[in-house]
Amino acid sequence: MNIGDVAEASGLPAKTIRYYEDIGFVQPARGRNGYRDFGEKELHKLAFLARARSLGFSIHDCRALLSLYEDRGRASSDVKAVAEHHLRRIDAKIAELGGLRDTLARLVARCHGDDRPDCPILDDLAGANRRRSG
Amino acid sequence: MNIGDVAEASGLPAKTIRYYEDIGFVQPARGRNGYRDFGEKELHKLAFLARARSLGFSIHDCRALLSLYEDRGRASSDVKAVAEHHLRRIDAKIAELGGLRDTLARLVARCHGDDRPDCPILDDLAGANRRRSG
DNA sequence: CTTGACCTTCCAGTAACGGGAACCTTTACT
DNA sequence: AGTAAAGGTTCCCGTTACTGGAAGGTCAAG
Repeated sequence: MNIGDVAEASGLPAKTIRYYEDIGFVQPARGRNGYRDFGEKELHKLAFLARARSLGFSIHDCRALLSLYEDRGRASSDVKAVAEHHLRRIDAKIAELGGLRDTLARLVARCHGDDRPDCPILDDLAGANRRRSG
Repeated sequence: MNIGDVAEASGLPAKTIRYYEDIGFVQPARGRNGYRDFGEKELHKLAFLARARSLGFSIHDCRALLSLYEDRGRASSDVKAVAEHHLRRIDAKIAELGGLRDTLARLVARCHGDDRPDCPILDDLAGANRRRSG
């Protein structure tokens, strides 16, 4: 299979697949014309990566997951640990964004949003009052 | 004021302040020794930027906000538009992360996490069953 | 034999800095 | 005066995970 075929089959852009080869995720054979020649195994790996990335796992995590996946003697606890760590990071990010959203929503609600220049949003940014709780 | 002074006063690292100069946010004077010499106005700008960045506004947004801030004839609706756009992006991100978290939490819950190799997380990544709803 | 679609490599850019080298200036202390 | 620490300067690389684009080779069709 040429790169275009695996791109379509895996859902990854060809550029990304080349990048994944660069960083050692796949090692496709080469035809005598220089074209990459992917087999089912490589395609499977790429699909695995596509799914893992779509779940937000970092490339670093993917490396660990892929290696666990290919280790027939792995312990599922190792996989779970990676996933749980990722889950905690996501939760932390959600909490952080939630805080931002609340603050921002309060400021937006207080801004009348008309032609006049006075604006609680800018007042906050300029540090007009040091308690931000409004 | 030297860069260290404004760094402490604004809460921004000196590195960041130099970067902000590079991208045109501030233009401090220079002493004859080559050192940057910040005035109150520059410090105020940097504090404004620090606050805006802490609310998650991009550098791009900050540019718009700063220019609105310095425009005495601005309309608060313009400021509000920037903030609302940012708010929507945050909401979208929260929704996206929430979806990831749910999927991931389901997978983690189903993984027994012991010494055995079979693992629903890897099964999902490998595309074992095409309905992911488990 | 040409056109167009595909493939190749390589380089640059993204967001927003942070780390660190190599070097200069100021300040304080002996 | 000498010196050592603390601060300043510029410059360049590294980060994340790709994406865009240039320059050029290859393949299938008409």
